[in-house]
Amino acid sequence: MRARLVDAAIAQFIRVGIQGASLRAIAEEAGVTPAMLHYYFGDKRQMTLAVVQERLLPAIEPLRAGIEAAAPDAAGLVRAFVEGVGDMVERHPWLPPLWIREVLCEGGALRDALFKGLIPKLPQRLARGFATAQAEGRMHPDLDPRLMVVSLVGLTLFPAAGAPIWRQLFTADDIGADVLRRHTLALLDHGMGAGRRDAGRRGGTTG
Amino acid sequence: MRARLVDAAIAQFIRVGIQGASLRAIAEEAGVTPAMLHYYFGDKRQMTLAVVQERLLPAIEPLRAGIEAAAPDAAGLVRAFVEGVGDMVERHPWLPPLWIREVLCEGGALRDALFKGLIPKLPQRLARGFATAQAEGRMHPDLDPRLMVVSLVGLTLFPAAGAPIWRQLFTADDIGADVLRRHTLALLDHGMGAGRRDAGRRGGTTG
Amino acid sequence: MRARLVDAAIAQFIRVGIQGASLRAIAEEAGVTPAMLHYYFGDKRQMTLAVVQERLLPAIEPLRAGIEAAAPDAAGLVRAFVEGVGDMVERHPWLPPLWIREVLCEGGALRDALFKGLIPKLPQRLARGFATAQAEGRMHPDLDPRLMVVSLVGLTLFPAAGAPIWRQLFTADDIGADVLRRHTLALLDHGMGAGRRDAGRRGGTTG
Amino acid sequence: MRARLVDAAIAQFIRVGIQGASLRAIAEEAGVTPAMLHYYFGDKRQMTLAVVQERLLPAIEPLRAGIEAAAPDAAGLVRAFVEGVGDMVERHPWLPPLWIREVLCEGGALRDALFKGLIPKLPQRLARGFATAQAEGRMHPDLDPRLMVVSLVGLTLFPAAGAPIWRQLFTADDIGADVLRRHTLALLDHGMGAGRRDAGRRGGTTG
DNA sequence: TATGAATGAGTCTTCATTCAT
DNA sequence: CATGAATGAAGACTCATTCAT
Repeated sequence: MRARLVDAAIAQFIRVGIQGASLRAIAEEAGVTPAMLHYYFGDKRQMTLAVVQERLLPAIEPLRAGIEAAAPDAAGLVRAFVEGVGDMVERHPWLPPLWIREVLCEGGALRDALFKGLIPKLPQRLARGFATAQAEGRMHPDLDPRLMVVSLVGLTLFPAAGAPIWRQLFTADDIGADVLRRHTLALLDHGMGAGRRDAGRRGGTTG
Repeated sequence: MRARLVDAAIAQFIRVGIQGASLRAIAEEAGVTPAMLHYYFGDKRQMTLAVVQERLLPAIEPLRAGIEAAAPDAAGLVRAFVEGVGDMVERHPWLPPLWIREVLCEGGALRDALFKGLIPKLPQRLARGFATAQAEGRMHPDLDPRLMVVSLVGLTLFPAAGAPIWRQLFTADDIGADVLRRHTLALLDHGMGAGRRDAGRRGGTTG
Repeated sequence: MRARLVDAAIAQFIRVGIQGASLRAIAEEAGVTPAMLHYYFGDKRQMTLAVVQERLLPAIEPLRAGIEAAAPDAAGLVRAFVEGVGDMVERHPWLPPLWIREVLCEGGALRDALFKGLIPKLPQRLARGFATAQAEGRMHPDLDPRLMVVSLVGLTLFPAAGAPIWRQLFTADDIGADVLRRHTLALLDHGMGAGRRDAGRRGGTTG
Repeated sequence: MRARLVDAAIAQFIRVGIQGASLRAIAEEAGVTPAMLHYYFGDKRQMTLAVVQERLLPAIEPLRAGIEAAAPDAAGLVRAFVEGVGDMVERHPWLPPLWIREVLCEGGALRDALFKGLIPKLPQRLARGFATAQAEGRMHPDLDPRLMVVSLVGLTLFPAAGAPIWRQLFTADDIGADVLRRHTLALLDHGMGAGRRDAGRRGGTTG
């Protein structure tokens, strides 16, 4: 039952956001009364926490693990991130929109939960990797290692979240996960390269 | 008076989102009664439309104009877009967060207003420009012209909206508009290049 | 309208206590919707405050004034108190039960309001008067000046509040305000007297 | 187990009143589920009855017995009552506040339970004793025998219930049970006396 | 033009109660 | 014996909306 409630909750969260999801709607979706939600979770805040810990974190975990396990050089980090996000999105298509609304938006309910409790060191690790690459001449000097992390997100999570929009806008149902991944890696690999002559050949930022 | 109401409305929209902005709060901010808002706009939806047309569109207009005026080649479009967004953000810092919340998020109140009424042809123009560049061998074949538009947004509007987050996360108060612009252009210029040996020299996608 | 709402509120307060009075019941009594109460008072706490300040305090005021105006000797204070309470009860029969429930009972909503804001100096004034009388030999040495204040209340406000009980218990509908007053004064006058031989003659604690 | 539940119930009753005590809180205090309470008592009303019969009545019983055993003259009754209440309060300090809230207050849950089931004859016995004393000239003619019972309660139970208030109000922590008892007896003994010259000598209403 | 008054529907939450196990 | 699960009714409070003036 508990799992059913959490499912219903996250379904609503995705559709109308955490703030917009009324207990009544969640309860109706689960086929129970609103009082049941209080019975299981106490109040809305705790229910949200349950959703985070039982659905959101497990969904993100492989991405985190993938990055931590990756080679600490720029190429390795980029590839781990892009593929980690790709897998995550494929498995949990609801995640990017939720992430946009509840992490990126001001006042988002998950922002703190995510950055304080969970992946606080991940961005730093990435930034450090990029800084090293740049120091060693393997990343274009005009780039900023920290902004590189932002760009990485803007080229993966953001397109995933906006997919419904651009799919409709461009009638782009032909663009699958593979095309998207190739596009993203191409842009990053070349974009980050130090501009050496073979930058485009193997498609690899050498790290 | 009307202008005062619209001002108050957008001020609230920025702070707590459109859904989160109660008519009472808006009225209080404007120093009038909630009934006034109904008197002027009819209902909340129409008031939102008014805000869009009288504040949002004028703010976006220069960007649109800049892109339409730009050379229709890839480099020109990219540059026009990046600088257009840069100027827009500088002038209207409230725009990116609002855009994220109300356009990117599902159920966003401005999504339709923006794409149906206003800039429906802009993305197409960009995509067409990129497709041409690619066909002429001036854009990497692994890239997708339509996705390129998405990437463009993910590298400009998205970082602007997420600035509060990454600024705090990286204690990156030293990163100003110029650094950001250079970073973005560097990534795009090199990333889009066809991989020719001089891709990195002048930093220019030749378009 | 406001006055009507306050009337309805105090009517409910008397019947079921402040905590027990639901906004719905008050609204129904006033013939309006619960939302009206919020419209006028904001929330329940503020409505309670309004009731206190617009009904309770004015009802108590004459008692306070009477005691302050009385001769500061024991007899004068006693008489002013007994008659002040008598008048007050006659005019506002709802007051004693409310006082019991909301001032005497632990957690009563008016306790602070009454003692902090209103009549904080009244009990002290009484106690001081009694202490002086005792020091001058005009009050029995076994009595305690401060407890005398408590006894005063226990012989006036308390019987008034318990009237419904003892009226029914003793089928004592024949006992009117005058009998009650004579009884109370007799008990106090003699009880407080220093035991002098003429204590009962004029019925007066000489103060 | 049953006893444990009753204990928990009365503990809550004292703290927040009968109306304010939720079954959940009582159950939690007893370390069981709310359903247990229904299992044992059926519903809240019956549980209240159980508390009355198994805790309240036994606590009051000695007072009742003391009065019934006392000499039926005024002095004896007064003394038995004052000391009975004194002992009771000392042994069960929770009783006066509960009594105020649940007996004296309108709608009190124990009023009927107390007067219908338990001590209905006690007040009558006291009143009869006082009437006799008055008829024989041993009680002041201005007093009313029935009101005398009320006064008795107002000078014993009421001060006990209000102790927290007047203790704080007068910073009267120095007033102990003995002082209180002496005060009360002095007031009653002299107050009731017929005004004869030795009224104050032995401190006794001769009955 | 402007608003004070009023409300129905909806928000989260608490409660006493029931029932199958 | 005992309880976990479940609920309907009610709690205070907020909201967008209407309407007479």
